[in-house]
Amino acid sequence: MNPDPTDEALRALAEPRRRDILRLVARDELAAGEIAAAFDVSRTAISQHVTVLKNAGLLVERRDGTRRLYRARPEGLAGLREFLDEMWAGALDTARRLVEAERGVVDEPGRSDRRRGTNRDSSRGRT
Amino acid sequence: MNPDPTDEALRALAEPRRRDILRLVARDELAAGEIAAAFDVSRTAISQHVTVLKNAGLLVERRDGTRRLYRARPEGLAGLREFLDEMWAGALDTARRLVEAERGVVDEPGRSDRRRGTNRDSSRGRT
DNA sequence: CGCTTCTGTCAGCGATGGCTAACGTTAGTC
DNA sequence: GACTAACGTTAGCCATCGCTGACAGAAGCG
Repeated sequence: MNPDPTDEALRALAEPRRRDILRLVARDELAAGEIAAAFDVSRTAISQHVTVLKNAGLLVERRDGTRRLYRARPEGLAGLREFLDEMWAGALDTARRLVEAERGVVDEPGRSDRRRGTNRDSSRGRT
Repeated sequence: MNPDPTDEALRALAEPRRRDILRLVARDELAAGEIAAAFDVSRTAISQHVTVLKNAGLLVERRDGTRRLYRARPEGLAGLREFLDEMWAGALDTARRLVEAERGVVDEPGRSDRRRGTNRDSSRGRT
């Protein structure tokens, strides 16, 4: 349904309770009931959270009799890590570039149009 | 208001449009209007998104006349990276442990209580 | 087969979230 | 001071979300 795995993972992680569940299942393989017992909400709610996590690829299910055991699926976080690192690197680079530009030189446009007053020259341009 | 910075950052990033904004501002310092021009929604919507990102510490604002320039703030992602790495490591470790346990040996409990039927021994656990 | 255990699913409800339109505000221009 | 440009803010609308309660189904036991 959702063609973007990163989006789905991010949305799944946006919920505190789902993060808690994931943390639990990252240390041990647990049954649905055991997970639910760790919280003070209904098992229904937990089941739904687990479904979301499963659809996001952050969880794997393994059946054992009537029980369903869940454990975290680290590869599900791979896309996110990639996204974060990319963003991190880009922002750091840009920050550095801006500081350098600020620090004296005219500035290094990259693409030179649309320059209006991005840095230095904060006020009074009037003659 | 929200004492958990990771939670706030995660919730901010859960929205695709906010990620787009962040991507834009990670490459250049842009004014609110310039950001808004890149999308086909109202400037109001963008302004609200920017506010969320700012509150999450993922953005910094700099004023220049009537304009407000924004750029990504890489440190805002630090907590998330930490969270992800921690989760990643834990899940990987657990996965490895489970595989080893599966592969023959009784299993290496670590903490030994609450062992009921987590792996091998698929049925009959009742007293 | 009947009973119990463990669990997912569905319907409905209150809360949250993103969007638009109208308004308020600040800085610069004449 | 009047006007304009560039923004943020507020109120209200509709969709989504998380939660509960009731129900359904599969597996083991007598």
